[in-house]
Amino acid sequence: MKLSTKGTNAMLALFNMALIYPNKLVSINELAMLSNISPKYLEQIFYSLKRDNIITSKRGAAGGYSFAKPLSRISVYEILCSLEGTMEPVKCLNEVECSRAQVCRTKPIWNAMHTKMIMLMKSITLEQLVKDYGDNNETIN
Amino acid sequence: MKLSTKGTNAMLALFNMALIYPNKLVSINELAMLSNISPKYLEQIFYSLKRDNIITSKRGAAGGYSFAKPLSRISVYEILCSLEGTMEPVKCLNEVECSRAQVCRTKPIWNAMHTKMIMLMKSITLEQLVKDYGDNNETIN
DNA sequence: CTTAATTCCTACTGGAATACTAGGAATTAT
DNA sequence: ATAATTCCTAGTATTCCAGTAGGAATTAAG
Repeated sequence: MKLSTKGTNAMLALFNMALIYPNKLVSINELAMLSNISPKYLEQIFYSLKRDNIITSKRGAAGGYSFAKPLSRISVYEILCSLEGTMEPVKCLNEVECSRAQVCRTKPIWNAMHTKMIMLMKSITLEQLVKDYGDNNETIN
Repeated sequence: MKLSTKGTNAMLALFNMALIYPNKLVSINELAMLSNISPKYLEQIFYSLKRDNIITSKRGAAGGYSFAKPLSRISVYEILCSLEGTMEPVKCLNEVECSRAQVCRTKPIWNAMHTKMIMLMKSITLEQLVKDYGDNNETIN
């Protein structure tokens, strides 16, 4: 029941990005240094985030990344899903029909857990995080 | 962010046990057959559950397992913790001091998630599960 | 007192997932 | 042209987890 380090590092990097470069382009190298993450690793993380339309990019020299939409519309849920695939506590939840479906009585538990977790994670946006925890300009590493 | 199969199988087996043998001793072999789990695997699961005082046992011929306390006092949280160690979404939550502690601003997010998940899982007991989903005598497999 | 049934405990193995690295193609500002 | 950057795929190494194995200890029953 642990998050992947990709997920948590994505949060770390995006928080710093929201804090310091909310409206500027920032390169992988710069943000990686700032967040104490290997540039190559962060690159891979940003590859997913871009695919899922959380960030956009400009290629070439003086290129970089920026947010694809307002911080108020980027939730923790969206970020984590991009890196983890889905946030379901058991695989069977999104299967149309699992082999035990007819008799499974534990599924409702996992379903309830999933629903509450999603609600919570959707309710936390990058904007809110910056407001709550970004009051000085120290970055996370 | 997935539960281990040990955790979900523990739930499965304990649910069946609560349903059919609430006050009797039941052997690993019988319960394993019923729940469609390998006996040796279930044995290992029950080893943890016993260590954490969720079930007790009687050794020797005609021995077996039974609950260590009333079903109303056995929560999903307790069961899962026994198998998964802890339910924290990131390792650092229970560390006295993680290397990033001074500057980490994402920790509050994981903390909030953790708290809500615990609340939910603590609120679901085996007693409640049997009441809600155990109305006929079919076992789970 | 022997046997069979059972829990108890530790260790092992194979496979899957994850963390992280590598390398080079494509793009673009200067 | 060159340097800086994103883009994309593939690879490796490690860690974790599922599941197995084997035998010691205990106990009921004949």
